[in-house]
Amino acid sequence: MSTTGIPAQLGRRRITSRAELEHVAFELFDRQGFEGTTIDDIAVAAGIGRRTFFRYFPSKNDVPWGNFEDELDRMRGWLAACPPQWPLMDAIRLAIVDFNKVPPEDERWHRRRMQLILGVPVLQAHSTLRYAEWRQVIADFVAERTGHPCDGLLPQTVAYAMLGVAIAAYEQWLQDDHGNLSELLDTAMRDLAAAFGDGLPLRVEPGR
Amino acid sequence: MSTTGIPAQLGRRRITSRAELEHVAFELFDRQGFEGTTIDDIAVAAGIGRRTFFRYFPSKNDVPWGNFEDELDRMRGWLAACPPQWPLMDAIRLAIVDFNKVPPEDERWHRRRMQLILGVPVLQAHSTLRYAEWRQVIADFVAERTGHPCDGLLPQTVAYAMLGVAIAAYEQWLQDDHGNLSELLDTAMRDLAAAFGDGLPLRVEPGR
DNA sequence: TGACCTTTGGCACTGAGTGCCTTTAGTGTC
DNA sequence: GACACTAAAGGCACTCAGTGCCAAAGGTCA
Repeated sequence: MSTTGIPAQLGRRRITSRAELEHVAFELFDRQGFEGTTIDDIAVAAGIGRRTFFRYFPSKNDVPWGNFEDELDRMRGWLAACPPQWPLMDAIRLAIVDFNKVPPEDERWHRRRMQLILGVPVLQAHSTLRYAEWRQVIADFVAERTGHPCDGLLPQTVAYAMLGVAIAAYEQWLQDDHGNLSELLDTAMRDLAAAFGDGLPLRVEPGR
Repeated sequence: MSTTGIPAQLGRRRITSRAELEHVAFELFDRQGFEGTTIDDIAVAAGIGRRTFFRYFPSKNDVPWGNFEDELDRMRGWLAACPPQWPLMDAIRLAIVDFNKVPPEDERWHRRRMQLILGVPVLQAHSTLRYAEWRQVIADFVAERTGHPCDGLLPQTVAYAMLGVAIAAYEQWLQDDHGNLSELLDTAMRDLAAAFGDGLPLRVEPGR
């Protein structure tokens, strides 16, 4: 019998959660590396069956992704709410910066997560599939603003390019323990615009 | 005994070639789909051992990639040879268009290849790893031209963005049996530049 | 013929992911 | 308390990709 107003869920209760499995798994990844950790390792460490693991995550590759869907909803909402008079690319730039804002207490965890996703080849590959949803959010926005179909060349091009910019900024962020992600994303977007704008406006430091 | 001036190679002769395996595999992919084709299928069809397959390709995912390395060398050469007074992004645009020029007789094969790479999720994912080399060619060029380090934010951002543009153009090309790849690549690059240039210069057709 | 070299491919193994089916831990009802 | 009902858990067996090891095959040259 349920004493709360919430209707009690039928059937056996879930024994663990994505978040808990994520923690257990990350612990192992830290010690043994991603490739060096088997699903069995994770299942044993979490005290569940191997088969059960796959009821929480479709694959080992999805573990580092947490609740990406929810984040996407946030970005979608942000773009929908942004004033229509803002220039298209400015809106996108601000959306991307906002989307990737992380509360300071979560920063360490976010770093760990992204270090895996962008550092481990298998995950790097797998990420392409997850990014598709992210790109579609941008593409839909561009489509709506420009009147192009959302699978048309322009919206897709902008979406793909913006994803690239974001990834490049993330990689820089991971290279430096004290880098500022928001700044990097903003700079990357502006640099690309500048590169298109007037030839080579940027000969800053000696390269190699 | 060798009658030609070419020194005969020592040891057992290779029994097949990447190109031949590629052909055999594509045949099967057409009939059974990529996922529906096992390495065993390919090996049997090619009359070789399963183990031998892996001496020609590091993985099933690499089969559709043909001789990508050689193509990359071509693009590298093109960029190295391009007049230094050309504006950076124009040079890159032309390099990308040139890199993706395919002789008419190879177009059908190239379509098949790209349909796999961009259409099958596993391959889509795997492609990320192959694209890394492509990106580096662009990044190195940008680095040299701008004086930034080649793993710096600007070169990497441009490289990632350009890759995105190219993929978006390819996807459009695959959607239409008679599309012109060079035109699409060129348009995609210019569209992105325009999007950065002046807000929304492009409200062309009704979207949805 | 025999020394030498390289490719081939068989065998056994690991590890991811899946389908099927039983068990377990909950619910509400009589 | 016994019962039907429900959903999660997880065991089992299987497929398939990929790898390490090693012996056999097919070439060269002296």
